[in-house]
Amino acid sequence: MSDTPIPDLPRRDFIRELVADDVATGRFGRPPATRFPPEPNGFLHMGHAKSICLNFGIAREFGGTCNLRFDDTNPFTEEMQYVEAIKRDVEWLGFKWDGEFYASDYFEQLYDIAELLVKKGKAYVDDQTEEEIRTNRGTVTSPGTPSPFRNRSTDENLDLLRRMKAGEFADGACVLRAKIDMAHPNMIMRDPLLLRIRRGAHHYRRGTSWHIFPLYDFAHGLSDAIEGITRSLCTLEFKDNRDIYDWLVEHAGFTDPPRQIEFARLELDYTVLSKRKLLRLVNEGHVSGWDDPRMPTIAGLRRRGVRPEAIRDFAEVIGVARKDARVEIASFEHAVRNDLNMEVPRVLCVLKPLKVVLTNYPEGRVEMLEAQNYPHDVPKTGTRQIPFSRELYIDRDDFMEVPAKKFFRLSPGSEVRLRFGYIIKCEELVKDAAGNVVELRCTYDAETKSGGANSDKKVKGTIHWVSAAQALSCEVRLYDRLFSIPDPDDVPEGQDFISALNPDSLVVIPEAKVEPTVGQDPVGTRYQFERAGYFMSDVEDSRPGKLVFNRIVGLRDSWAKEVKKG
RNA sequence: UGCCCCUUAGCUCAACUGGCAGAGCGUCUGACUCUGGAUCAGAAGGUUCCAGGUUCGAAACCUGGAGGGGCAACCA
Repeated sequence: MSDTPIPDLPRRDFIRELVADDVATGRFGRPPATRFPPEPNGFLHMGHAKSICLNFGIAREFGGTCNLRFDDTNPFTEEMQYVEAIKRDVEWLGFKWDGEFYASDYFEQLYDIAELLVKKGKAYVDDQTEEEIRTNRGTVTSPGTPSPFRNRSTDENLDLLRRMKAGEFADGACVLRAKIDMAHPNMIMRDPLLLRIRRGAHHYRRGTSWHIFPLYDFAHGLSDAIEGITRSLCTLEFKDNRDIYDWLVEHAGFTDPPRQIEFARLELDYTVLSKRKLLRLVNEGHVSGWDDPRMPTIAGLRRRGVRPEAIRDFAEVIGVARKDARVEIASFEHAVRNDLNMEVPRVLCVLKPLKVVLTNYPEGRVEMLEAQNYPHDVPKTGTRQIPFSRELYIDRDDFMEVPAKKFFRLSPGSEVRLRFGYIIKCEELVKDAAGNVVELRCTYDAETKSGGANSDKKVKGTIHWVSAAQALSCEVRLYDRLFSIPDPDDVPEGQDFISALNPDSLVVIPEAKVEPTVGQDPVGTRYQFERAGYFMSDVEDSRPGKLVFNRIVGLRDSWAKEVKKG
């Protein structure tokens, strides 16, 4: 080991720096406290995964706590099914929250703070219409104009606020606003709205008994303060909201308040990370649901076969910064392969079957060949027996009637090794009436059996295969990126991200052929189909008699590069 | 023409309070040989947006400029 000093605490990014400083200086007088605050109005996606890994990771690394808090202040969009999905996803990612809280449980406390602010002359009830409020806020370059109701007496404000709470007013009749500065350079500080009336709304946890709902700015920082959060981590677009966050926490009387830190949200190539857009994909039927394997949702990735380890590794690699970060999808795919490479067994599956008959192999004979479950460089062991016989299937792509340069697989007269088996030679083609190759007639070299005494004969290529009689038919779903361009929002004027959808994001192969050894494996088993990619049997649709596999991710494709080079 | 943030390798991003500019991906080269679409190793690649300034020393601090982004929902 070198003599490099080992830091007491992890210091990987600017946020962990700050937290480490908090710990070192005892700034908060308690262990770091973070929270993950989703609104239960949709499923969690990769962007949330980044935030989850950050918030829970910091708590874990620094011996602090991390709460799961549902920011459920909008009765129109929130549902119990989403809180259940969110909890499932966080757990699946490998994190356990300390406290499980709901902003809707704080409505009473928030109301008390509202009264407090009114009494301090820091808030007032405004009767202006929504339109008037918007207009009077001014613009980024011109100051707003104060509401005619801005200077109501404390008693009048209090009376009005209580009647708002009692449900005496219709939606939109009035709102509670903070009294700050209508000329503030930060638009958010121009008397921001605190409470709005939703008298008829049905809140999924509060029913219809509660009539006034806090807005994000009013609920968020105060919820953090109530829970004793030390560092409130959020994305960059909330930077301007930090002023109102601090203002409210201070005027509500919290000493030792939480501090907001902003970091860049994740943007991933060839997909969208916005609950609003993902909701549209679901509602308009462009995908089969929130857990469609093409979705960048946690549920979608899980269904596809990605492991939580890969997502955590990916979050680690991309890090956190103060600058918007568009990450290449290749980087994510790399993390997925990296994880699966060391974990999953190899099997042989022929995606596009082409029949091969070994003319010099005895009819009716079946021999079992020993196949390694892991390659030499993966520290796992295990073998299995796979049947070999006169009639086989190989992949159509492993044969070229007129071989391209550097094509080392099968072509008329060429030799190739069958993985774990023999070297075969292509002697003859069988074509249909249209001239398509429908069968290859080959001979095998009995001396070249894999692992045998004379198996050291060299050939340039090794291909995968299955024995025709014993192979299992299966459906294979080849998933690809959901959008055909890196930034789905970068479309011509008048179009939106829907027009950038990749029409080939799902290609179904109804009848692929897989070796029989996978027949007894439970659904949800992951494999590498050698030379094809990583796959998992679909947890919803796969059954013993009808296997269905999802492609998690392909292998790194250097043959495609070779083809491109010509 | 307000406030705030950002600009570092081909790409995406790091670099604690100023101290020899790093990583991943990609690219190229090599190794292995029963995954030649796996894996492993190595290499190339930089005027740190521009112009000044402070400093023994600047990617970092100051001034000015250019380019990109966020903010004017009774969403979060």
